[in-house]
Amino acid sequence: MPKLGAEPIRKAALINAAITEIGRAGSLDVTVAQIARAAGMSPALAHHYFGSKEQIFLAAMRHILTTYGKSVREALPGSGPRGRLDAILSASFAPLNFRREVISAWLNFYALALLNNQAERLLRVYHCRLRSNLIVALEPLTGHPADIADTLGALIDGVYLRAVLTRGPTDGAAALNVINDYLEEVLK
Amino acid sequence: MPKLGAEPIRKAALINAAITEIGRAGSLDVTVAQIARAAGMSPALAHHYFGSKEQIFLAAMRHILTTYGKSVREALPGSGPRGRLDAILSASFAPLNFRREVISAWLNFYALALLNNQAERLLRVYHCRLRSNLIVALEPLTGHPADIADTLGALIDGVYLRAVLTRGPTDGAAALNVINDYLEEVLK
Amino acid sequence: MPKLGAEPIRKAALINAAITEIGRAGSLDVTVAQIARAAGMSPALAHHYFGSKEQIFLAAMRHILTTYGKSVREALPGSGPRGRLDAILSASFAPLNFRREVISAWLNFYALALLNNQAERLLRVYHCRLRSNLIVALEPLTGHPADIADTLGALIDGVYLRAVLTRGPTDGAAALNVINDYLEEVLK
Amino acid sequence: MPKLGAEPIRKAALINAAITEIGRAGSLDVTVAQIARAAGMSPALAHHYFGSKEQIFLAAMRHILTTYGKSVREALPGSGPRGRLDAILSASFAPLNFRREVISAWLNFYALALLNNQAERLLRVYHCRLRSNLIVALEPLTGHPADIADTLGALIDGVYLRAVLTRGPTDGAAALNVINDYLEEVLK
DNA sequence: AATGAATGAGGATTCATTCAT
DNA sequence: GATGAATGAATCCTCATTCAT
Repeated sequence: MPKLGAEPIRKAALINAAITEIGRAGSLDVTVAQIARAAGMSPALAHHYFGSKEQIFLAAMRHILTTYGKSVREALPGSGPRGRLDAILSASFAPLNFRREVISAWLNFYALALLNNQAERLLRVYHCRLRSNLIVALEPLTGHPADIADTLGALIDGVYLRAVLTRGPTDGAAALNVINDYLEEVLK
Repeated sequence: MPKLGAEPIRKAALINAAITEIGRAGSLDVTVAQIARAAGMSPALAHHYFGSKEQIFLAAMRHILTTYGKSVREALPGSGPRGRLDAILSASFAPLNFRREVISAWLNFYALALLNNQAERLLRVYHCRLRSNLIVALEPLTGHPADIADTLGALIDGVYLRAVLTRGPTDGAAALNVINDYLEEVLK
Repeated sequence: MPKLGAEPIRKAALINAAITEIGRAGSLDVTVAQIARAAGMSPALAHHYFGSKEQIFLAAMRHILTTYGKSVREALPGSGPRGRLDAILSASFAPLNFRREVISAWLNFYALALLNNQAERLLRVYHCRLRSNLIVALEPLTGHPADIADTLGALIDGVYLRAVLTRGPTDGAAALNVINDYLEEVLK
Repeated sequence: MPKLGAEPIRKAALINAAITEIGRAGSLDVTVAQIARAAGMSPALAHHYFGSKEQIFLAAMRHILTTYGKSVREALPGSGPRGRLDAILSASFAPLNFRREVISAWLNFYALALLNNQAERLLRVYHCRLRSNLIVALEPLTGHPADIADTLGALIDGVYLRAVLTRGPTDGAAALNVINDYLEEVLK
């Protein structure tokens, strides 16, 4: 039953399955067989499409970062002087991105970046983009946007990190409050 | 001639070796054989002392958190109104704790906490203690110490996280600056 | 527009590709996919034409032996009393047959003959034909043509074997010299 | 039941099993599990001792060549002017070395030498030693020992090759006759 | 005729763990 | 206390082969 054009569909299914399984397992110790089964296909096909487990992981990571990037871009520019900033923040804590399984995968990808050059590069690019976006968004609001952008970036990561360790459903609103409290203080 | 009191020495050697190897590898994918070899003994002996690989990891994690706790306690109460706060912070970013390999291990233990109940409990205890310490330290300085303690805790984690992804030697001083800039703003 | 008579062309392409790939790899550990790709078609089509990998190998072996047989027949009868003998020998060491990749494939087919009855039969037939040809060719030259044919056959194989293990381009002329030196001695 | 000093015993068992299995299979397509089972142990232990399948093969090849070398050395110098030569030849066709399974393994190692540098080196060393031995042995008997040594070496290989393709038990005596007939002619 | 899609079977290798000594 | 020996279970990956289109 070979449907034509199956490749992108299969790849997408594998990427989603990988994120789900990594999130569920809370670890990169997930077998290709697990991921493939969750995606409804044989491990051999997963290899056929991605070549290796590593490539599946990288594609999943890329997907998470890309999805996040899209969320931001769609929310920009917002309105008013804090429009850009609010757009970035609400995208960061939107339910789509701020799900437990996504954060869990994200944490594990951070760990992967210690090992894998491609993963490290992906993360670095994400950091740079976020920083640029934040600086542009902060320029109308403060005299030292770069410093605040750095702190804000770290704070966002820290809040993510803590969210995943809290039992129960992740609470994007509460997370966002922490961020906004900080911004209120620092932006006068 | 069996050495007396070999057990604690052996265990300590294994714990240190585990942290080093996890730090070096940037991952929990470290074999018991690796750890045991680094600690100068056979894998069988490592099992004899700890019972399982998991227990070695938990002991290592406990060691990191305990070491950090000791650093804080030794620095307390410090002097002056910000004495307690500065003590906690400088312990957090002291070279002993803020080494790449320790942070790398720490990041991986965060990931482990997603999986393992004991690891999660250890981390939760550490978070609670840090929070209490920070609240006590912040009380003389602000009207809402709990909120600031939460934000500060997240910020510290975020700064750790980013430190490990920066190439080159970890820079505790720079990390501390980010924290202090935040505190300056927020403590008026 | 389906090309007419595609089958023999496709089969020939596969056979050549098989010999090339086996020669290049120096082993029968060549995948059907490799061979098919080298022949410019899908692995599925290769199966369609040959039914199995084994049959591709056998066809390739048959092709090598047939090509060699043709070379001999074209050179026969030659001229003079040693005409037949020289014809056989020069065909055996002609560049077409005495290429590294062909010899490498040939060596691997020898190994295949240990396993596969059809391959063994092919090789046996080749041996018999060569022996008959040599005996006929030697009859005008010696009193015990059968013995010399046997020795000569083994010597030719041995020279092939050693040629493939010598680095650099195969040297048919040198190989032929070894054979001729032998014949000079033995034919007085 | 860990017997001390098991390593050399296990390694020897694996080497013998490898030769037997390769001989029986007529191919290097033998699994580590097969070899290990034949040697009475688990595949994991085979890997423990040799590190990889390739190393098992190389050790087996080394063993075959070493065994042959020992046979020769033990037979040298023989007696009389043809003593050295006869010693080498009778070692070459002695039942110990001229068994079907050994020859079959030997043929496959020839093929392996096309692929693997270490295997190629082993074979080259064997060729050189055989050549030296033959030259020394031929010096008292002929004016151009080097040429005869080369031809003789190729002839021996060719005879081996043909022996393995003949059904039924290998016949060392017949093989030796072919060689001796050649020598009679060439040594006047 | 031709192929993309798909998989079952298998194989090398790794490793935590056990056990006899 | 300490270790060499040993393995079962797992995991990634490969590949010949099949099949619907």
